[in-house]
Amino acid sequence: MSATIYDVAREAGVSMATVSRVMNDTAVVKEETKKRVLEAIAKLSYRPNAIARGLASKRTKTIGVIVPDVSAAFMAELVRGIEDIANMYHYHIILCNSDGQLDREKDLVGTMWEKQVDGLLFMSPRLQQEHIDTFEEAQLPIVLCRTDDPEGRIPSVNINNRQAAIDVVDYLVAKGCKSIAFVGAQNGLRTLTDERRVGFLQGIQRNGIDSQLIELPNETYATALPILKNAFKQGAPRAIFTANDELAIAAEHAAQDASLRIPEDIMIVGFDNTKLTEMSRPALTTVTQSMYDYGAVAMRFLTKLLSDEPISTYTVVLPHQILEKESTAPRLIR
Amino acid sequence: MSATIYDVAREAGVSMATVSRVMNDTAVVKEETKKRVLEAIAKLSYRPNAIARGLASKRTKTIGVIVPDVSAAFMAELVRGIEDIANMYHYHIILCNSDGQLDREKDLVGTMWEKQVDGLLFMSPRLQQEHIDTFEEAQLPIVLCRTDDPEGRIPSVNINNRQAAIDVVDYLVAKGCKSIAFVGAQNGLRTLTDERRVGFLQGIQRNGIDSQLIELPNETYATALPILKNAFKQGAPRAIFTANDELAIAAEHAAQDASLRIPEDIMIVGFDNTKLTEMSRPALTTVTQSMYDYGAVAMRFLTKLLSDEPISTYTVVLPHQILEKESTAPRLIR
DNA sequence: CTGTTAGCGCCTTCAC
DNA sequence: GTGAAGGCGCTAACAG
Repeated sequence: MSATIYDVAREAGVSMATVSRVMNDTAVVKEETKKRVLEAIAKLSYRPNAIARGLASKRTKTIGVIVPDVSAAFMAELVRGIEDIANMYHYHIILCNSDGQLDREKDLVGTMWEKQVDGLLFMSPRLQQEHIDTFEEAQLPIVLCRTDDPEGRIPSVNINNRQAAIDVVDYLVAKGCKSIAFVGAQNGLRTLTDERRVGFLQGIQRNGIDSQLIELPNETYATALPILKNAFKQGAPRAIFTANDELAIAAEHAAQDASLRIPEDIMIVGFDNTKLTEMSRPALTTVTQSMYDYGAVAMRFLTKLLSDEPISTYTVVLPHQILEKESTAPRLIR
Repeated sequence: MSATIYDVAREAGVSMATVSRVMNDTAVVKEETKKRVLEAIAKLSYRPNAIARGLASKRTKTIGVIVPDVSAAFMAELVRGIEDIANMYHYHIILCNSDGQLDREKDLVGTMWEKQVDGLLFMSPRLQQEHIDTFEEAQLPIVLCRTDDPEGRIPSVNINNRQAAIDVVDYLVAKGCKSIAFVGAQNGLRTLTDERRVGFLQGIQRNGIDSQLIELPNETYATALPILKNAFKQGAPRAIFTANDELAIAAEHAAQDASLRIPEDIMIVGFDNTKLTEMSRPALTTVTQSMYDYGAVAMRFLTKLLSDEPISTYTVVLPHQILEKESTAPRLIR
C-alpha cells in the first residue's frame, strides 16, 4: 500500500489539511512549511488518490467521449484532437464506442454519469429526441461534436453541412460539370449524410443541372465499390460527390476500373479531409477542415463550459472549405 | 443532487447494506425484499456512484490504455478491439496518447495510478529499462501489446516479428524475387521495425540474394513517398518489403510514378493488415492478423490477470501469416 | 437473511 | 497560517 496524505502530514509534521493545501494550492501556506511538505511528498513518493479526491471534491477531471466507432479513420483523428486538448487542461478521457445504436448511446450516458465524469463529448450519426431527454436527465455538461441538434438545445460544434454541399455543387459546376452524382447511405434517419444530400439537391436545383443519387446500405469502402462499379456501367456522371472520403476512394477505384480518367472524364470530391485524401491516387479533393481540429475545438468548448468561461454562442459553426487536390484538378507533375 | 444508496434504503425500508447486496449480487437476499429494493431503485432512478464505489472497493473497473497515437489507422483499430472486450467484461478505458515519448509514457503510468485504474494496457514503439522500472514502481497489472519485452519480464501479447519478416523473404524468394529492399525508420532504438529488419536480413542471408535497406527518418506516407521515388530512380529492386502498410502504399505510389507495374515489375508487401490494404490499388499483400484481434486478445489477457484466472504463459505469441493480395499476385479480374 | 459500524483517502468549512 | 472534524457514497466485515 502506498502513502496517503496522512503519511505525508506525519512525515512533514503538519496536519493533513496543510498537505492538501499545498497540493492544491488552495490557500497560502508559509514558505517554510510548504517546503517541508514538498520534501515529505518527494520522500514518500506520494501520489494523491484521484478517486478519493473525486469523491470529496465531486470533480474527477475526466470527461466521457462517446463515438460511434474509433476505428473509422476520421473518428480516430477526431479523438486525437480531443485527447490533446483534454490533456492540455489536465483532463483524461474515457472512450466509448456506441456503434451509433441509440440503446447503447443512452446506456453509455448513464454509465458515464456513474463514473462521475465532469462532462461529455458526444458524437452520433443522428440525434433524436431520446438523446436530448437522456442528456437532460444526466444533468451533465455536454458538447455535441460533428452531431447536429437542429433545435440548438445542446451546445455543439459543427460545420454547415448543407451549405458545404451546395458549395461543392457550385464548385463542380464552375469546373464545367453538367451532371453530378451524390453517393451516401440512405437510412431514413436524420444524419450528416442527409444534411449533405439536401444541400446537394439544393445546389443541383439552383444550377439547373442533371443529378443522380446513389444510395448505399452503409458507408464503407467495401460496400460502395461494387455498387459504384455497377452504376458506372450504365454511364457515369461527369462528377461524383461522396458523403465521406472513404467512399470517394471507392469512387476513384470504381472509375479507374471503368477506365475513366480522373479528373478528365470524371471528377471526384470527398468529405471530411482525412489523411486518406493524401494517400490516394489521385489525391482527393475534399471538404472541411481537419477532423483533428474538429475534436480539438469541441474539447476546448467543453473546458470553457466546465470552467464557466464566458461563451458567445452555444452552437459553434466551424468554417468549411473545399480543398482542391488532384481528383478535380489537372494532375501535378510528380 | 441525485439519489444515494441511503435514499434507496429508506424508500425500500431496508438498510443500505441490503441495497448494496442486491446491487452487487454479493449475498443472498430474500426475493421479496430484493423486489422492494429494485422498485425503490427504479422509482428514484438511482445510479450508484462509481467513484464512491471505487474508493470503498479499491477497484474502479477502468483500465488505462496508453498508445503512441490513436490517429494512426492501425492503432485506432487496435483500440477498438480493446474497447470491445473491455466493455464485454464491464470495464471502461481511459485512453492516453504518448507519442512514444518516454517522459510522457512514464508520466502517464503515474497518472493512471492516481486514477486508480485496475490495470494497464501499454503500447510503445520500443520498450526500455526505464519503462520496466516505472511499471514495477506502479505495481499495476500490465499487459504490453504489440510491444516487446525481450526479457519477458512483463506480460505481453505480440507476434514474432523477426520470424514474420523471414517468412516474407522466403515467400518473395519463392515468387522468384532475386533482390528485395526493406523500408523502415532507423532510429537506433529497439523498435518493431528493427525486429522486422533483423528478420529481413536473416532471411536474405539464408536465401543468399541481393538486398537493400531504405532508411527513413519516420514511418509516414508523406515522408516515405519522395524518398522511395528517389530510390527507384537508380534502379528498383524486384520486391519491396515495408515496415508497415502505410509505407507500402507509399511504395506502390512511388512504383507507379516510376512506371513500374505491380506485381509484374515489382512486388510489394506491407505489415499489419490494416484496412488500408483493402483500400489500395493494387490491394496490398500484408503480414499478420488484424489489429482489432490484437487489441482484443490483449484486453482479454488483462481481464484474466485481473480476475486471477489461470494463465498458461505470460508471453502470448500470436500466430502470423502472410495474406496474399494483388501486390504480389496476378491481378484479379475486376 | 439483514442491520450496524467502520473505514476508503481526500476536500472543506470552521475555529484557533 | 494551521489544525480539527465532518462528510463525499459506498463496500465489507461483523454481528445478530
